[in-house]
Amino acid sequence: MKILALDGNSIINRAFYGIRLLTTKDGVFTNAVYGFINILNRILADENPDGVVVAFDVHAPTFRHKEYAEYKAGRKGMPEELCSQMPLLKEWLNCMGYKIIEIEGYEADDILGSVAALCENTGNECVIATGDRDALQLISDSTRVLLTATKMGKPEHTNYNKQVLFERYGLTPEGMLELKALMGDSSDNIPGVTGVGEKTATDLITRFESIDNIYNNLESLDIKDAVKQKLIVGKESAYLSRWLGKICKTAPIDSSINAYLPVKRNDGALAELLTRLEFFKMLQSLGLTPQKSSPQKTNAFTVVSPAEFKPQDCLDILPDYQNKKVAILSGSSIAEFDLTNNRELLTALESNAKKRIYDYKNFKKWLINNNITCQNIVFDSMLAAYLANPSASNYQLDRLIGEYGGAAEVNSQNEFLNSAAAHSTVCNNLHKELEQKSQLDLLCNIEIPLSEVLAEMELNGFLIDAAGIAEYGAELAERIAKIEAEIYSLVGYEFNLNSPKQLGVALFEKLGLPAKKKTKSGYSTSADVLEELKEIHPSVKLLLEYRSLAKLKSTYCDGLCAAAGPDGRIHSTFNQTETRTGRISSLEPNLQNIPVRTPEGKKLRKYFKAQNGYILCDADYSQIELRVLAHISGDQNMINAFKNDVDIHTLTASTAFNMPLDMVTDQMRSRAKAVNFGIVYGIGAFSLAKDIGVTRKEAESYIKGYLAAYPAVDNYMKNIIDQAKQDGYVLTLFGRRRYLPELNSSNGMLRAFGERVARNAPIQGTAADIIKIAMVRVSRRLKQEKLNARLILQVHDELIVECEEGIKNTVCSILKEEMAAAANMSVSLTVDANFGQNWFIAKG
DNA sequence: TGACTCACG
DNA sequence: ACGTACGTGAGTCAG
Repeated sequence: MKILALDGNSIINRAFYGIRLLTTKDGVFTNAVYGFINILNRILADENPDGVVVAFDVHAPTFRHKEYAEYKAGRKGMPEELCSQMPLLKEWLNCMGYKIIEIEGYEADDILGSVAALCENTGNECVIATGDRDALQLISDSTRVLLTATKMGKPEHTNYNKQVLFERYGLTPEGMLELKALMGDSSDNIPGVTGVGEKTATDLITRFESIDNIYNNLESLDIKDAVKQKLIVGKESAYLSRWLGKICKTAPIDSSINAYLPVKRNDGALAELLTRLEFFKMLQSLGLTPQKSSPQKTNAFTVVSPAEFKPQDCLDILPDYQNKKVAILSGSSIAEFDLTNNRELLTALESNAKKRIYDYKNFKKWLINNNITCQNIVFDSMLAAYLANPSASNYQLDRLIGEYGGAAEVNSQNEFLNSAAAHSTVCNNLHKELEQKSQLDLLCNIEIPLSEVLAEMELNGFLIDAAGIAEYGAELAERIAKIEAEIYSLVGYEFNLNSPKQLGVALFEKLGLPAKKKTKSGYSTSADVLEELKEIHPSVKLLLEYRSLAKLKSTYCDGLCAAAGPDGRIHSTFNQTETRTGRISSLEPNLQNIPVRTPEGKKLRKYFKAQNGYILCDADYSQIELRVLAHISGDQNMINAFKNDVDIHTLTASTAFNMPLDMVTDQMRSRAKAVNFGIVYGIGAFSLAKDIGVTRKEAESYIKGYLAAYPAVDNYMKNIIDQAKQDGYVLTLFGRRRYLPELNSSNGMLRAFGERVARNAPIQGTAADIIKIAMVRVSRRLKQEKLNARLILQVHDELIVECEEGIKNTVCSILKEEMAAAANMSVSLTVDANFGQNWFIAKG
């Protein structure tokens, strides 16, 4: 038989440091468990052992393993993020039926050694899996060692037997221990012989096999005198080191091989655990259905029976566009319809009944395309799940059923109807959760109405002049070719300008320019690095120009032309459940990052236009984030600034730098502007200094001056962190949440990040809430007044309407009014609106 | 697929 | 001692 023996501590450590931190929505850390399972699965697939045993250190009092030692160098003890995952891993192992061994006074590798010895003595095979090279001494004719590592998030293991070991190290398994006796191991607190390092030790052991041989014949051996001296001084230490480093093979483990064969898997407990860990893919691949534990155990929100929350005359709709079906659940009955314009379906949809659905935006698009009205959508499970936790990896129905579906109710052969039934449970549970979180208002009055507006915007699209863009693209291509040739001649050879790697070689090796910043894989060639080298070599300036033009050509000219539909319009998709702050995002193509900051890039907007007889009206909020900050901090100075309608950056410069308003120079204003941005983002003196090119000290004094000028902002920034730590989340003005498990991290960087997010999310999120409200208001108003006008784009603080030319002034007024009225705060919202035949002009 | 770079608010 | 501002999406290279 073949027994697989794993060093649980070592492997979970590898997994923990190899995979970025993952948490469940409640902030439970799961990455190490996840990684461990992946590593084990990989080994099982390769080895197919009969038995599996996992050994753990009992208290892990000494840190023998490298990973621990590396960690220990930075701080004391195992990080909480990892520690908390140990019991979860053991729970999983138990569910799977694998044997766990922990013995007081023995470390994991002693147990591995003992298992290996047992296998050897009983004529069985042993495979040891660990991340610790020490285990290599255990290799024998019946024992192999898999050294595991996590590279790029993927588990890898090297399979060592005697032969491989010899090829790699030139040593026998026993030799590994002898080697360690001489060279020691700082991470294990094994001293070795002072002055003898890896090279000398390897040389000695390859030649003389063991420290016994060396010390017994020291006089006669061919060893340099200096080394001999060191060996003599370190003799005691060498023997002590060998004793310390020798892995024990006599731990009191079960002496019957059969004890290591797995027992039956406990599917119920496993499903419950994987659900709790939110490992839904794993759950699925095991063929298990998600399982909620008993309510009082882990869940903040109790699972309720469908009847409890379901409004009496409520229809639950689940469309399947691919198979052109739709399931409608009403009370206890469930029916499947063809997703075509048929009378039965129409009757249901057009009825007055309240309706709940998954992904209303897509359904709305189907409704519009089929000219069907469907009133009274009161719940959208996808949007509800997003509000409950905007940081989830996705909001696919399968996952929602896993998280909110409760115990599976399998009572039909039809998988689709099963999903539809489970979806009803999802709606019930999410409804309850949103009610507890006071987010139903947000769902019903902002997100659901918005999803209709977004559906219309997607269908409307934005007209482009594709021929014009293509022509511009061709012009760019010519200019790019010229610049490219110039760069090659300046550098001296041709290479791929788009490859940061090749470019790095050209600039920093061939031309010998000073490399200031490095990335993981080499030199950084980012614009801010190149900017500093511009004057040193003429090719750098050209390169920056090449970059900007190449970007314009490939991403925008080529990309947009390819994205236009047969109607000549670009139909972007607006994702309503993507950002963690509540903003919407735009994709395929992204219309929210069309160039505007440079004159060359801005030209592109001339090709975004209104159709014949129509015009574009563009309105944007002025300083919405700072106004939100003024409101939520309640800072009277900032509120007054906005009330008096002064230029906020100039005012900031004047108060923070203690200057009369009319003495503020352009440079001071631009620095104050950077500080204003910094404050919204969560500010750090270093980054501010880098951004505006002053010393860190100066940046610090700016921030200090700023916070003195706006004391309530200072106060808010301090309080919000405490609040977030206490609650585990932050809120926007309209009740949108963002959970911040990062704040509990023992990793200082991660914690600092969490703090910046805590400062920023309420501001950015509230601004996002406000423009969403504005979109709904504008859309309703345009319909109410029966205007030939339609929203076609939102860019975070900007709305674009395409309307009949004759009503442009009316539409601009409506935009201004409705956007300004979207929120009632202690400062007013001001809106600038302009119109024009194309976006370039309309932007003002 | 991840890393890098760069476009936007 | 170490790394460094919030939120996105797309094109490209290289493993």
